[in-house]
Order: sequence, then structure tokens, then C-alpha cells
Amino acid sequence: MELSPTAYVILGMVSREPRSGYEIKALVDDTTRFFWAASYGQIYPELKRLSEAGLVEGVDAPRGERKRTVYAITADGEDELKAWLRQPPQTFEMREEGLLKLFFAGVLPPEQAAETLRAMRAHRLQVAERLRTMEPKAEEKKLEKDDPYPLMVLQGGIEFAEWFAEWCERMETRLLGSTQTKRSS
Amino acid sequence: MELSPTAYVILGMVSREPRSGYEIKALVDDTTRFFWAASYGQIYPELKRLSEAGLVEGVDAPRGERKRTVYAITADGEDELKAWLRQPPQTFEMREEGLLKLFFAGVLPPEQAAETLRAMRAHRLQVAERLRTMEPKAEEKKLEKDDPYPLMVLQGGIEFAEWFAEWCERMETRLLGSTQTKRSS
DNA sequence: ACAGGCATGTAAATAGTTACATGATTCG
DNA sequence: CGAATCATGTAACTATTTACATGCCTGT
Repeated sequence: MELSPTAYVILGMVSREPRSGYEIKALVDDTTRFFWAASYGQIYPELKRLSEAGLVEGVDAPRGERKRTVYAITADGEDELKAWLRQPPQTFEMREEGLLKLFFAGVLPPEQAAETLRAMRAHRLQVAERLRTMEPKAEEKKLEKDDPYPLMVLQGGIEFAEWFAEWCERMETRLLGSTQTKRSS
Repeated sequence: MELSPTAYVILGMVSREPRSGYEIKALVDDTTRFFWAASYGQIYPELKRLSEAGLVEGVDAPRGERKRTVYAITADGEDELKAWLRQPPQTFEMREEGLLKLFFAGVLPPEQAAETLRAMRAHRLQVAERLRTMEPKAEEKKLEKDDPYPLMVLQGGIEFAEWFAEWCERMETRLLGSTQTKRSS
């Protein structure tokens, strides 16, 4: 069974309770988003495919008069999810435009490279702050659902953002320190 | 001028000296690869586009009898590159399958989550080691070309890989520590 | 009444990888 | 001589984003 990478996010997201496509999207956006995103354009077609493959099952679950379909994982779906979870991870990708700009910064004066570092740092600090606001809710859920992993991953995200910000700061200092000798270019 | 994200890697890569598509690919693979990749399928068509747009210029530069075209950046290309370098970075993406697996690890016994963490850690240590072997060459180049940035970015990559490995270790300890009470599941 | 959120979806465009084809040259 | 590397490219596929269309429901 060859599933697309996004298929597993969906399987995981419906593994504990049935959810609608809309809910999956919202959940992805405020949990896995920073290391694994998914858009409507992927989620809805994928739900259809998973449903045809018998890994999830759609059930009508209207809210009032508004129609709504939630998808529940099937026994096969759970097997598939667990089999995947037991495989060692294969995908490790990063696209960090700031590092790319820093890499090429030699064609500009050092002050411009420092500016890139400051922008990177500011961005990471913002991310860290946003993630921190989510921490209390994740902490609650941990106790409620007896599942420590989402909180662990969130805290990893916070630590990473802060580590990165700190690195940017260090590099900026190093950069400006080493140009101080030749006064103003 | 709306350029594709990959266009800038290419502009950057030819900004100091003319290079062939093949060389660009090789260079990307051993420098920016871990935060910005590019494949032949992108590089060759993009070189053609950049050439048509007048941002680079292809020049015949055969090696012996084997034909070969190197691309040099033009004045317009350099303006475009510098303008882009001065914009604050916009793209920050990460796809880390290990974190996704960890996020969903609640459906498996803790030992399996620990296994994922071990695999993640091993992978990062491997990456760190590989990057470290590249450090001396980058150090040489820094002095030779008077360009500290590629080395800085490389060292950032090493530090990140090591930080991540250490985080995995810490999480594994936390995980196994908290399950020690209920002996063997 | 209207804004915003809930809900489902699709079309089009863009991005990116993989695999292949082709052929020369170099090194052991 | 054969393998590896240099070199250029394309076709097919997979992935992913963006923008749009549609319409209901809830709170102000």
C-alpha cells in the first residue's frame, strides 16, 4: 500500500476521534503546521482516496442543519498508521530563505548580512512567542487525553525557535565584531 | 520581475564566477542542500529562462573536446540578486517526518516512540559528522575568497544538527524515565 | 443585516523529484 | 576495457499552494 506523505497526517489526525476535513485542516494548522503542513487541496481529495482504500470511513454527522461528514479510522487504517509509525523517518527537509540569503551575503556589505540575521531572529522570536501561547492548552490536553507527545513536540518547536534566534544573535555579534576594525564601509 | 525561488539560488551560485548547470547542481548538493535543494529538472530550464530574461549569460567553455556552457551573471542579474538579498526572508519551511511520528506516537507503546527518537538522533548525528568533514575546506575557502558566510552557514548546520540530536536524547530520557514506574508494557 | 466562522470542494498554477536518454572523457 | 564522472537535457509524475465557488449557521 503506497500512500502519499499527507495521507499519514490525516490517518493520525483521525486516529483518536473522527473528524471532518475542515477540522483536520484547523488542527494541522495549529499543531503540526510548523513541521508538516497540509492544505484543503490535499486533504479533501486524500480523504476520498483513503475512504476508497478502506482506511477511513466517512459518517454523516450534521451540526444542526449544516451537513458535515466526519471520518473515522478503520481497523485497516490503524494497522497502516502503526506500520508507518514503526518505520524510521525518511523525510528531513528544510527551506530556510534566510540561510540562503546569508550564504550569498558576500556580495553585499556586512551590515546587510546583519540585517538578514536580525530579520531571521525577529521572526523566530515571534514564532516562539506564538507557540508559547499554545502551551497551556497543550498541557491540559496532555492530562485530559493522557498523551504527552503533542506537548513534547510543541515544546520542541519552542526550544528550536529560541535556539535559532540565539544563534542569529551570536552570528550578528560575530559579524559586527569582526568589522569593527575597519571603521564604516 | 517575478522569479521562482530556485532562480535566486542559481543567481547566487553564478554571482562570483561563471558555472555550468552541472557545477551548480554539484555545488548546491554540497553546500545549500540541507536548507535549499535544487534538481537538474529545475536548474537547466531555469538557466534557460534566466538567460532569456538577461539575468545570466551563457558562454561556451568546453573542457577539451567535451562541450560545456558556463553561465555568468549580468549587471541586471546582479541588481536582481542584491535586491532580493535586501528583502527580509519569507520562506521558512520544515518537513520533519520524525516529529510527525512523534506527534502521533500516542497510539503506540512508549518504547516505539523512544525508537523514533533514537532514529532521529542517529540521523542528526550522522548529518553533523558529514558536515564536519566539510568544515576544513569551507575554512580554506573563507580565507581564499574572503567570504565568511558559507562557513558560517555550514557551522550553523552543524550546531543545529547537534542541538537536535541532544534534544532527541533529552526527550528519550524523559520518556523512559516517566514509564519506568509501570515496569515493562 | 452582516461579519465571521463552519463546511466541502475543485481548477489552475507552480514546484519539485525521479528516471531516463545520450554521449564524451578520464582514471585505474 | 570498464567504471565513474562530466555534461545537458526532458518527460512523466507527484506534491502542494492559491484562489475561488458555494452555502449554512451563529453571534452581534
